[in-house]
Amino acid sequence: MKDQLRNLVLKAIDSLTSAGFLPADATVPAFVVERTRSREHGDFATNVAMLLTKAAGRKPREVAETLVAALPKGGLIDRVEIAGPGFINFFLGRDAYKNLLSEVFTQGNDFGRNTTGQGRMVGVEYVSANPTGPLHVGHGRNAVLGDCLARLLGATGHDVRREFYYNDAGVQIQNLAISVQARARGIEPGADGWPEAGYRGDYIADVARAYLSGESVQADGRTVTGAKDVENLDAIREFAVAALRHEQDLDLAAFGVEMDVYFLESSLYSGGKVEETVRELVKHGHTYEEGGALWLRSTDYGDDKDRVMRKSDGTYTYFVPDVAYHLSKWQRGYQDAVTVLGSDHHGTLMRVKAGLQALDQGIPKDYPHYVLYQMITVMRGGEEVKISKRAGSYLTLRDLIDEAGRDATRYFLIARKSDSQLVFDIDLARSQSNDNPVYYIQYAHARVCRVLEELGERGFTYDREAGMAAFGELQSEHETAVMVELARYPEVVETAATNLEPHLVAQYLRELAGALHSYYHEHKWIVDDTGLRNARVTLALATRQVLRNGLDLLGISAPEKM
RNA sequence: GCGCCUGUAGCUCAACCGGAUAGAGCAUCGGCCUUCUAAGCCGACGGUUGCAGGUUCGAUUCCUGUCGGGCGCGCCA
Repeated sequence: MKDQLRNLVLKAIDSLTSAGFLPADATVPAFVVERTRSREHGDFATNVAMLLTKAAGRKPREVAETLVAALPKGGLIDRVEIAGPGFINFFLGRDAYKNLLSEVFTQGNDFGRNTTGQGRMVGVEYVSANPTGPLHVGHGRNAVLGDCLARLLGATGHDVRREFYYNDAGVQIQNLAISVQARARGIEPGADGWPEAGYRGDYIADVARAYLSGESVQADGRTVTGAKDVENLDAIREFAVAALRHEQDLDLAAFGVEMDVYFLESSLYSGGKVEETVRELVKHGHTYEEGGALWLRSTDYGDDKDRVMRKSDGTYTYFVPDVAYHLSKWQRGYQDAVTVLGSDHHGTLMRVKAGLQALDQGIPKDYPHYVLYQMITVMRGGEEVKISKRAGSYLTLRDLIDEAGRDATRYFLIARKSDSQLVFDIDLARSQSNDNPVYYIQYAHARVCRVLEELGERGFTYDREAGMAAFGELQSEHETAVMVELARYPEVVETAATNLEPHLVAQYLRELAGALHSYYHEHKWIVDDTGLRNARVTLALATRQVLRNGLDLLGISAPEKM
């Protein structure tokens, strides 16, 4: 709808230009066509007249009048008004919404999807938790963000690959192995011989036990069996990584999160990708040696200081494999890359981007696109729950899902803009009550289902043809409000995908559900008048479809009964 | 000290990359179930958008300064 109006305005501008009202060399200003806040201002408004005042040398309202006169007549627009400082307000006719409803039904689950992505291949990297412990709340926010972004990008015509990257060979993993080994030897955290920085959680003991009893675990397509040998640190490491990866996969599965690719950091070394990256950086002259170390001249790309790539002991700093990893994304054909990352890592962004630019391979400047999220404060019983991995006091994602349910947990973690800190109130999320906003949306869906059931129980048969034929009878403000919300859905999907802001969908669904609940209370849907009854049920069914589609984008279920 | 994020109703948060009278939920108060699910609806209360300037027809949005919060600033990851 928005685009159609935009084109009409562009045509009007053209005709004003050819009529000499606007100078021929005037550039078309960056005007917007947007939803109005209030019904009094119609459905859409544009600010174009105010932006043309200078070029036209007239007052805004004068420009607006001329422009309106030049607008092509007919179509979806019922009438046009000029208001305020020079806004042009568009009022859509009922036919516009009737067409919309038809689209909802013909497109069904695809309603709201678009093809603007044109099949571009985009890699969405998320979770990427190192296998040193269970996933916690922060990983949950990461997971649901990435998952919803992937769904959104898929819904907008992108060829999405979901990717999980993890470090399976570094210092942290060594620390993990040593911790498991200590447990295998029967050493308790804090006791004599317990490693200084060891992981103290009980899950370490579980892994040690499984290793000693020779259990097998599966992860990332391989099976590892516990070698039972306490002295074999390599075997312990391999087993521990697989065991914890397996646990993470179980958690992610319970959370409704799936991956296409698991990418191991060690493969970057074994596959020569790290060496290749360094070689390319040196070759293109963006490095220098100093003090026995190899430096990247990242200040050439906006960093505030140059960074060491290869330490004087010959090993690489952590961001080098990160650059190599993102290079591999580019080489694997990801035209766009989205990386979901906790904001505590934002310091590395500049480095990785600088490294990618310094490769001189034509990688876009905004590659990858980072979606940062702020930390989560968890509240329980009015008090903050402290999370510390090493100490072992740990609120896991699994705990949350068990307590609050998958849907509520997902909703709470996705309903806020990612770059604002959020307070996760466990008591609220787990409450099976009306305090819990996710139920509000699901209830709207279940409500429509129930009414449909009731319709049959009363001996009526739903007839969409009849409903569409009587569509013009839906004139109340509540009905209009529902239609307007339905019309917004495709716009919300597009905006959310473009801006990488899935919270907009969550926000939207609440508003759509609200419009439906109000409608339900103000008007009986099952009435004796056949046309009106079918028309109202048609509107309700269209809403149910959109609620489903939106909930699906968030990975939240749409129950038929509650 | 420098960099990034952030500051909106008592609380948790929105506000469509400059638009019209800043919106929801929770909390508080008052109404609505002999009528399709009350996990719901309607109403009231609640704001100098941290503060001070600037840019322009117009600022929660952009710029500068300032105050408060979070995070990051290593040849750690």
